[in-house]
Amino acid sequence: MKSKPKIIVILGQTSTGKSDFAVQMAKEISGEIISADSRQVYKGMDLGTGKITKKEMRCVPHHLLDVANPKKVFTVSDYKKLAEKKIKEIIKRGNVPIICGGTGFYIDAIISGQVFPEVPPNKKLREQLIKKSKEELYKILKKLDKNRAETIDQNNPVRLIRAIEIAQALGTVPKLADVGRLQKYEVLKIGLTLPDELLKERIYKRILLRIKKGMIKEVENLYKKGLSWKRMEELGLEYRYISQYLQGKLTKETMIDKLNIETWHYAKRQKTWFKRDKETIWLNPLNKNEIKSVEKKIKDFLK
RNA sequence: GCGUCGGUGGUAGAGUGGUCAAUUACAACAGACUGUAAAUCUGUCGCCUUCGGGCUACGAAGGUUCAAAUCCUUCCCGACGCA
Repeated sequence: MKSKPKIIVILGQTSTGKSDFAVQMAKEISGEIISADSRQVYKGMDLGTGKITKKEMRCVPHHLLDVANPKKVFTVSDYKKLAEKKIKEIIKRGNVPIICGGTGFYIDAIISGQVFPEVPPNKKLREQLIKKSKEELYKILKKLDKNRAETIDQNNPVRLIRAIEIAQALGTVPKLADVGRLQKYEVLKIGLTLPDELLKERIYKRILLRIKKGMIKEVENLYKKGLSWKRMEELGLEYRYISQYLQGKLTKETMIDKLNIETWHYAKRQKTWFKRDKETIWLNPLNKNEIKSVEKKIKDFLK
């Protein structure tokens, strides 16, 4: 029996220093980095997403950055396909794939072996459904797929719409718990974490720094290239609040405040997500001793 | 100094005699998550509780009333107007 390919995952909240750490590790173990970030996949979204620069990459290959057009919705399923292909290639080259990012859903899509139904987003259907109340949506879903209706969050229109989309295409889908999962990889998960107060401070400083570097201009450019305000809203955080500022809906000051708070909320959501996985090895990236011990664990894991 | 309006929970801001521990929003905290995931959604949110309830609260002190955040008096503070 051939053993499963080994991959390293580096995850953590925004602003914890994942990219740096990943590059450092990649150097040590001849790794290549696959970004797991739902916004860094888009071209032209750099400062706003905190995308790593060429210089910061220090010659370590990075993948799944700038692979999508921000005008189009890129989905987990797209991500999964691309990532799996990249993993294969990296292993073929004899290198170690390092998945690094803060989008927990994307990371899980790869490592948990979950299968997404072959039902692409149906724009027309969504446009119709979005007008309905959540009660109506729930009724429709219940008719189409009783199983899914049992477990779904009835208050969440986004989920309801997607579930209906799937149900309409495939009929009743087996309960998730009953679907076997095939885990293709052997995974070591390292989570970077910092104390709340420190993280808050770093988030704030980073916002100011990026504004200085031209983050507002970046959003303006995206708009000039045809990204609608509506799409910016969907993209969230910097794109959402800076575009509101550019439209004159917010003052610069309240934009910064809002962005700061919302980024913190985002970081908390990330924490909630990552906390569930008990296998993750947690690490304070500012602690040299901890880094050393994690480095050793990684090397042992790869043996 | 006189006059007017106002002082409500971490903040903004409703309530103007009982149904008020006090609408709502924000913040704070916790959580969900199977093709939008930086999105979307949920819960808690004065203190104590054996979860029945108990206690302290709407600037302060008195008063009216069976009952006051709500009415009256005085005081303190703020904004505006007149001097």
